[in-house]
Formats: sequence, structure tokens, C-alpha cells
Amino acid sequence: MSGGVVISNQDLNERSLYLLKTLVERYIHDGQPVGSRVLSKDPNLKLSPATIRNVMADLEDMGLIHSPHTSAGRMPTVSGYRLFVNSLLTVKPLESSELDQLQSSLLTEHDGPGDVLNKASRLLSDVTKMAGVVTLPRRETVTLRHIEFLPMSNTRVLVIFVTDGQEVHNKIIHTDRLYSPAELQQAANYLNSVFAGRSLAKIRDLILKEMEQDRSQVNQGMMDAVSMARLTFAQQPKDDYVLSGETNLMGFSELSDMERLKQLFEAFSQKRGVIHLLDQCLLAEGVQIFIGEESGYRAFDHCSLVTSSYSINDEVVGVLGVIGPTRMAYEKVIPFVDVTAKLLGAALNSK
Amino acid sequence: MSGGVVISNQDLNERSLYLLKTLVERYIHDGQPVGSRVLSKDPNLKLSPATIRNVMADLEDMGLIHSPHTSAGRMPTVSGYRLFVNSLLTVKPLESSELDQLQSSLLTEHDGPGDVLNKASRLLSDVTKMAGVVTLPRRETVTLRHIEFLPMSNTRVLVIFVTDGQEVHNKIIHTDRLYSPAELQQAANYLNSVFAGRSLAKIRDLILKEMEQDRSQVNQGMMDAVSMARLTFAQQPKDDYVLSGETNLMGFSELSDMERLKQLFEAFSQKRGVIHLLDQCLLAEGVQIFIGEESGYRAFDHCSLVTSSYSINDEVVGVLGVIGPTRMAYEKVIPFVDVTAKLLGAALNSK
DNA sequence: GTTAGCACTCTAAATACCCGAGTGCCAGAG
DNA sequence: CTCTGGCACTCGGGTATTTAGAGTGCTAAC
Repeated sequence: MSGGVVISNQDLNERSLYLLKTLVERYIHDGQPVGSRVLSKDPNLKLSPATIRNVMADLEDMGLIHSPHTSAGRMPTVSGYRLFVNSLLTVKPLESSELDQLQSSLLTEHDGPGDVLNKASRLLSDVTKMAGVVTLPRRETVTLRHIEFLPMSNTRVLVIFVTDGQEVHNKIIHTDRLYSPAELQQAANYLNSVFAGRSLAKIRDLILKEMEQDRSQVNQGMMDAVSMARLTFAQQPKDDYVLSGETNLMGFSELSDMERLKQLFEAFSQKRGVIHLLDQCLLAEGVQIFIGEESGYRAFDHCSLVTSSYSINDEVVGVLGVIGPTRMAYEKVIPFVDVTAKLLGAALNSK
Repeated sequence: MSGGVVISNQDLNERSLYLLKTLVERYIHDGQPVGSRVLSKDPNLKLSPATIRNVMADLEDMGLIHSPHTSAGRMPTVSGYRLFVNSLLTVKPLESSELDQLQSSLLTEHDGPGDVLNKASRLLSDVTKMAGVVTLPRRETVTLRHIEFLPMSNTRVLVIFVTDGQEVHNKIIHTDRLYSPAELQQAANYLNSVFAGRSLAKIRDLILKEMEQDRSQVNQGMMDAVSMARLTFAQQPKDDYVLSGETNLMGFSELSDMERLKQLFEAFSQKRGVIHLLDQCLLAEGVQIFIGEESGYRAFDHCSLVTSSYSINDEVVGVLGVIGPTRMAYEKVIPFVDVTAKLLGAALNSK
């Protein structure tokens, strides 16, 4: 284990920090352990290889870098990356062409509900050449627009409801008795009048309250409607996400091990773990980063995750991000994820 | 190129056929080129290695087997596999436990429309330990149950329609003018009364006819309804499929080459090519098989595809199948795909 | 037609080898 | 006290070389 000791930039002098920074940049750039020789050629670092070796030895003692074997250069450890992204990184602003692409793709018209999310995900992967992920807006916080019941065979009823981000959800419920189309219509009307515009979480509360009320007070129709609503919104819906560009990950040497790759892709289709991981970003404002083992999920041990939450009408509803090897161009990815999250929010807002 | 010469079982004597059969079985079983030595130990084949070598040389001349290099055994070519599955294969009936699993999974209750398809796909991959695929029922042949319009901002209208296999589709259309909720309701009522129960292809026809009619004859409401229907069903919808167990494919040595694997997975997320390939099975009754390069898609060069169409109410609407390495246990996979297709049809019928 | 025998070929694994990159440490210079 | 040049050392990766084994094709005999 890398241990719990966190190194801050206070613990190191200017020179060591700069050296670490260039080492990490160098390693990110060409993917090979960096030796004292190449570092000595840095124009701002007027030191001999020997001195650099001394500094590197210190950095290694602090667990910021390590070398795969004696006669190789050094590469950053997780803590090294962490210190790098926390305090050393100089983020690059988006290139205007990228911004254009983002805006035209996201803010332009799209023809299906989940479509914007798809586009966002694809954008993330296309631009970064890694994998892009966007969680669907959380059902809990999202508000109901419209609900509808359609009779199927017997007591089976198809419920369709539309929520805020124009998501259309559907589900089959089993009612306790047979309802006529008219009754279903009536129930839907009632629910629409009472629940429309409220969050699903709120609706679940209201349903509970209604059920507790003195039954003599309310009429049968309302009772029926509420019980159908209960069936509809009963269990917590499983959240979901849109992933694109997974195949981009197959190019990276750190994922060339088939077993690793398999585990990663299994995690992707499992969804559970990934959702859980992404959910941790819902609370935090702005960009959040998991580097390597920090995520706590084995499958992501050799990956980093750059994420940001996005909001509809100032309410945080989802998370998006980029998944790639630990060795990624953080200085470009971070601002990109940041902007994409904001634009996605904007795109979903205006409706 | 392996050439267009197709070898049939007429062109070979009993012994050669039996030899080919055991060779293929052997190769499928342990994945290594089969030599004359092991073959000579087959109890039904009382021949010396030398004789077997002579027979194998003949088979090689006919392009049914080949050896990767001089001092290796032989393995089947695509034509060899073809002859094997066409005439030599002895299919194994399903094990009853597998049948149970199938029935209980597919015929049991499920709570969402696309859910059965998911389950079928997962079943295919779980049982075969390869990848399972199920195309969504083709929209063209599927019949409309119900349509609904929901106003969004401005002239944007969310259309929701439900089709046969209980699929719920939705789409945003842009109308030429602003419609009131009442008008939308009226339009939906009209369309439901006229179009419900007809296939989408038929509906598209009808729309065209209606548009051509003398406009003075019909009232404005009907005109509006039809024009909205036209927008809804205008372009051919992109078909789609459900894939599971892709990660199973990562275990096979024939796909251990990262470049190949990447191309395969890219084909999966591209969807286009795969759909096109699967569509070719819509016409054929029963199980169809593509072996290696037969599919015509580079990405599938080292894979085989065992497919079958499935039907709702005796109308072929989709295809399902299994994707795996050319070297797969056809004798088990074929009956399994066959039964799954029938059960899936049955599961979708009853509603 | 079938078989035994034999020379031949080719692969895969093991072994040895060298080269270069990079290190750690030490002793001397600034 | 800090930096640097020098040097011995380590290790991985690439290139031969060798060896063992599997399997073949061919030929001559049964």
C-alpha cells in the first residue's frame, strides 16, 4: 500500500517541485521512465545529472516517484500524480476549435430525449481519445412532467412517464384488479394534476402521506390512482449511464494486459461499480479526479477518472467524465471536462 | 482467397469424411493443430499415422484443412468448417437444466418492455460463454398500438408511441405551427383510431395516400394529425440491438491480438455493420451460420456467428445469435440458439 | 491400398551473450 | 554545505545459438 502519508507542496523546496513537475510532464508525454540525463537537459533546470539523481532519490523516499527496475528512469507514483494535479498543474485553456465543436454539438437541436447525453459522451471520448461517460439525470431529483397508463393484457398496465430532461421512462405494473381504459385515463389525469412539476423523491413522499390518510375522506378513483403511482415509483430505479469510446482504451500500453482489460470492460457492463464511483462526484462542485487505485475499484487500478457533476436548473442531477490511463494529459482533460459539464447543463436547462 | 469451389460431402468417401469430422471435433476441443498421431488413436479409425497422413494430404489439396507450418498438425479451413457444420455435425440436444434456465428466464414475468430482449441476450452469452446478441424487433413490420403527443417548448412536440413487442419509442418533432394540448390530444385520438394495429410500413403508405387526397375533402384536424404522423414516421428508424457478454470474447486466444479485438469491439459500437450482417438472417428460416470470413466483415474474420430469426405472431421481426471464435462448439450452440429464438418469440407473442 | 522407416523441416523453449541506459556512491571542486 | 564528474554496478531487451520434439513427405516393402 502507498500508505496514508500525504505529501503537500509545503514539504518540498521549489527546485524539487519543479523537477517533479517536469518529470511528470515528461512521463505523460512519452510514456517511458524518465532518467536524470533527459531531465538535466531541461533549460530551466540547470543541474548536472548527478544532482538530479540526488533530488530524485529524495522524491523516491517520499513515495512520489519510483523506478520499475534499477537501470530505468523514474515514473510518478499515485501520490506523485496527486501532488502534480493538486498543486503543480498548469491547465491549458480549451482551444477555440474544440469549444466550437462542443457548442455546436451540444447546443444545437437534437431529436431524441437521451440524445444530448449520447452526444456529450461521444464528444468526451472523441476529443480526448479516451472513454467518455455521462450518467443519466438522477431520477430522484428530476421532476415529473407527465404520466400515462396504457392497458395491456389482464391486470398488466404499461406506465409511461416523462421527466424533466425529457427522458421517457416506461415500466409494466401489475394492478390488483382490472381497470378500464377510462379508469386509467382518469387516474392519469388525477396524478398529472397533483404530481406534475414535483421531483420523484417528493412524489414518493406524497404517495406515502396519501396512503396514510383516512380512507373515508378520499374517493375510490383517487385511491386507485395513488396505488398505481405507488407501484410505478415503488422501488428505487437503477441509475444508468452512457459510455462511449471504450475501444479507445484498447490502444494504451498500460491496458495491454488482457486480464486487466477484461476486468475493466466487465466493470463497464456491470455498471454497478461505475455508478457508485461516479455518484461520489455528485456532491462535489467542479472537477474531481480519481487517480489509479484511489478509486478503490480494482478494475480501475491503472486508470484515472476525471469527472464533473452537471446540473439542470441549478440542481445537480448527474455526472460526466473521462476514463483513461493514469498517464493522461490532465492539463487538457480537466478544463475540457469542466466546460462540457457546464454546456451539457445549459443544453438541458433551456427546455 | 479460398476460392469459390464448394466441396460437398459427395466428393469424398466415407473414411475421409469421418476423418475430417474427428479432426474438426478434436481441434474444436483442444484448440491445437491435430496431427496424424492422435488421429490414429481414434478407436473408430483403425489406420496407421502414415495412411492418415495420405488422407490428410488429400483433404489439404481440397482446401478443407491446412497446417500453420510444416511440423504442426492440421486445422480446419473455413471450407472445412463449412462442410463440417453442413453435413458432418451431430447436434447435441439441450441439456434439460439449460432448457429449464431458458424457460424460467424468458417465460417468466419481466417488468419492462425491452427487458425480455435483454434477458435473452444475457442468456445467450451466459450459457455459451461467448457474446450474445438480439436485434430489437424491426420497426417496419411491427404494429402500432398507441400514439401520444406531448407539447414541449414552442413548436416542439414529444411523440411517444408503443408498438407490438411493447417497445416504447419516443422522438421530438418540430411542427409547422403551435398546437394547443387539446389539438394534440385530438390528433392522437384520430391517429389511434385509424392506425392502431397496423404495421409501421403500412402506416407510412397510408400517410402518403392521405396526403395526396383532395384536401377539400378532409377537415383541418385530420390534416394536422396526418402531417404530424408523417414527421414521426418519416425517416427509416435506425435499428438497434442488445449485446451482452462481449467481455467473454477477450478470453479466446484467437482474439488475443489487440488490434483485432479493437476492430471487433469497434464494430460492436458502430452497430451499422453488425445490423447489416444480422439483417441477412431475417429472410432465412431456422439457424444460419457465418464462419470466419464468410461474413464479409473484416472485424469478424476470426469469428463465427450462429444466428436465428425470431417471430412475433408468425411474423419474422428480429434476429438473435451468438458471436464467438470460429473454433466453437457448434453442436451445442446451434440447438441452443434455435430454441432460444423460439422461446423468445413465444415470450413476445403472448402479450 | 496400407504400413514402417527415415530424413527433413520447423517451432518453441532454453541458454548465453552483449549493449545501453540508468543508477548509487564517492571523492573532489566551488 | 552543495554540486559535479567519475566509476563500478545492475538490469532489461535484443540477438544468436542450441536443443528437443512434433509432425511431415516420401519411399520401399508388405
